[in-house]
Amino acid sequence: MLHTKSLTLNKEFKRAYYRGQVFTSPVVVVYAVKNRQGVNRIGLTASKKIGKAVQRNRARRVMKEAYRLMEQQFPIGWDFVLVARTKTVYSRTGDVMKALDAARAHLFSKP
RNA sequence: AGAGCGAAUCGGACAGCGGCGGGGCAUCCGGAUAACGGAUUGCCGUGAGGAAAGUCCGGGCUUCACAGGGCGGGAUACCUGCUAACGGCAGGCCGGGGCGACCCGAGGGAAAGUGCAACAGAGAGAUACCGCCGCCGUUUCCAUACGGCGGUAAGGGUGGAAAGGCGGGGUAAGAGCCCACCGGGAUGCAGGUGACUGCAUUGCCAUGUAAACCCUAUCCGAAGCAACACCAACUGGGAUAAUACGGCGGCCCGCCGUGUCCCGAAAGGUGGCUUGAGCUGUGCGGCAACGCCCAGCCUAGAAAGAUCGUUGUCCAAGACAGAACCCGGCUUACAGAUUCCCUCUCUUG
RNA sequence: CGAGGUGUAGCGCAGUUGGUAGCGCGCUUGGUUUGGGACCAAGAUGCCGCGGGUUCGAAUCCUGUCACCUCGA
Repeated sequence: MLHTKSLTLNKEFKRAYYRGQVFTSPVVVVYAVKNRQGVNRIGLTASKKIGKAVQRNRARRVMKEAYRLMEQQFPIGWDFVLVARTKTVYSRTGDVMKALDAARAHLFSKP
């Protein structure tokens, strides 16, 4: 990806959960918080609740591909955490892209 | 043709565009135009399973422990073989099921000992309730009835199980008391590596439970790749010591610091990490599991963790499901497709 | 990767040398009260997580499997 790293540390996830803005949709939940590193970082979460390994991998891939295709539309300098829900497993990438688009509009169009 | 039995294989296919992990080559950057390290890019090639799953067994590998042995604990349990090993597999034995192909079975020891067998029933390893029979007494012509003493285990009823089963002889009534057949035990002979089988003789015998304790035989040191090895920051400890240097000090001892060496050591780095009891094919040995020879092949190796998105075509419309040190099994889940061997029934020749 | 535990009535839990499955709360009915609560009496409620086995007989023993929970590295 062009200007995106992975989010790895547990405390960085927690920072997104506590300090970040939230957007919820049926297929994905988006947490967003500013970092000061000049790049974007993305964390993907698929808990054991949504299924076993096949379902969890599927949910991660769909979220990752949707973000990759829309990367240029997001501003730089943010951490994003995408949380998979049960419907993510049975969704197509286009559905998740629509949800991300709605999240971008909700989070960044406001002054 | 229909109905079945067993074994094996496969587990959507193809194409375009975009994207991801590892490797190779080139390119670029750093470095000494090196070794090596890194990544803005391009090309080539490669990239999940038959169960990758559950983690139920076994082994490799690594570290720790260990003279040798015992106790304790655990596992296994018909026989012979295969294997690195196994609780696995193959072939056989025995028992059970099916007309059959074939399938199923934790299948050592209850005569070493202990425990348990509720309720019911007279009685559960011992008995005599009802009953049957004999003798004596009373009643009486007899039969019968009642009482007492004894014999008996055929019949009744209870139970999962009642002292081998069934038939005949025998008897007062009965009883392996005797006999034939069947079952089981012991002994001998024959066959087989063996489990075991066949035959003969003897002879009628101690129910079940060991997935109750237990006995017998065999096997087992422990932990796990977050193992472990190497490099190593910060900080800490120790040694060198009858001193290599400096400081405190008049000097020695001593103390402190530096140097050298060692130890410990991170949320760090590298290795372990995939060439292996490997895969494919021919041949040979073996009923088979499997083994041997030769030839060819290289087939994921990540570290938040790679196989996807999208478009199109085809069909039978795609199930269960995602490697994390590696193998051999077991168990469990699974839409469907294909091939082969064999069995039964019917029809035709 | 490794270790352990739990599953029984609507809810919380007992019940293991194998022999008719129980307690508390809740529920239903009746009594008591002018009525309600409390109290008293009676009653209902279970494939003992699921499949298979051992046994005459299994919640209990063995085995397979499912779900949930906890712990260690």
